[in-house]
Amino acid sequence: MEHLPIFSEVVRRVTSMDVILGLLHQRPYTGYEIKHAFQHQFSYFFDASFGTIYPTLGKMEKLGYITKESIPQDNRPVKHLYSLTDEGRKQFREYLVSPLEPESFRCDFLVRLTFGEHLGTDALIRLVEENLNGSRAYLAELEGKWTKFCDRMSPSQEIAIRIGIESNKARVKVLEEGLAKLKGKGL
Amino acid sequence: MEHLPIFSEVVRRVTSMDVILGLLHQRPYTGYEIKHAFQHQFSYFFDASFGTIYPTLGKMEKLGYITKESIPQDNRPVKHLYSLTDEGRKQFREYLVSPLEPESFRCDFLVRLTFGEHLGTDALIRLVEENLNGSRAYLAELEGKWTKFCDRMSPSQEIAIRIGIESNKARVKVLEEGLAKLKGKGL
DNA sequence: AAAGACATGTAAGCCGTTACATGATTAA
DNA sequence: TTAATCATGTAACGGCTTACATGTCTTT
Repeated sequence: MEHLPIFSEVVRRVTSMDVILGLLHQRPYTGYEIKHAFQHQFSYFFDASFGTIYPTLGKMEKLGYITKESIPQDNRPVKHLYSLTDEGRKQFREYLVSPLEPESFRCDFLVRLTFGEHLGTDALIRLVEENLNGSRAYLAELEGKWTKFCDRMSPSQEIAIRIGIESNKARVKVLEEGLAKLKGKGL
Repeated sequence: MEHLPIFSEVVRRVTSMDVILGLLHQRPYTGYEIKHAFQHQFSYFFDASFGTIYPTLGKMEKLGYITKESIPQDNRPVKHLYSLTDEGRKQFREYLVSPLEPESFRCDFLVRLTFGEHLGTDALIRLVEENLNGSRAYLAELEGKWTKFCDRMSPSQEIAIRIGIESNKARVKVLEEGLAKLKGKGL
């Protein structure tokens, strides 16, 4: 079988457009600022490159979800500041109430662990160590963000960042224990 | 700036090919069986559809990474059983020692939480409840897999599944606490 | 009667990344 | 002098999903 959708409400992936629409609820943004927000506010669950952001903004303007204000600058390209329209707000609503996309995430590190037997103990230990360091740094970053912004976060944003922090703590713990075990075998 | 790679070792994403190559180290597989393995062994960090698997197998055969054995059947399409070649083994090695892809994962649920203020308390509570139920079910699934297969898992596979289990436990806890808080405000 | 396992494939289209293209200003 | 910040865009190409195309056999 495997067939016959016909009328099922189809699940779509979150796209850059959805997130940009959400972001523009705060205030108008330029493409450059959107990239900055992706990296500094959303990096733990979203990212997109300029190669996505600029064409997406163009598409959104054509669809009437946003309007563009062009601001000339000295020795710089014209700055384009985009604002949300009512159409855009409506579109975002539609995203928010659409069926939630099932979480299926692709993780290079977990793939390598799964096939880690073909890697040799030394390389495996190095892999886990590297990831442990990365996870610790990442955890510190999230905790920094938390202490810095927790007073300005909505209740649901608190949940979001605490999911990041707590699941990362758990990960660090597993990695530490696993590493000790791997090293114990080597002796 | 943002430019000039020139000679940096470029990071590539894990592809279905990498995972198929890893899987075929165990034994020969058909495309259909590979899909099954993706869903039942690897679902918590990888998935791919038939629309990816079959064309990928064709490409891999052309590249000499695998060989095909065709097995005729009654009232069924010819079954193609694929085996790893030395070239394929070599290619997989290259993946294993290539630079680890940085984790950037896109999570619909976290996006919705971040912009959850535009959703209204009731809808937000429903969203969190749904996700909590899903997370609990998923955790149970992982724990089932763990008790079932832990004696047959390599040390690194143990680490992989325990990362899944422990970070999911942490997530469930955050979700429970967050939900209680959201409901407390409603009263 | 329906659902699920078994079994393979193609075509259209979306969404995304990297690399290319261009350059001034300011701080370390 | 190197790197970072500011600022916008296009073109080539890759990988993946969904829908289409086509069934039989077995279990509930």
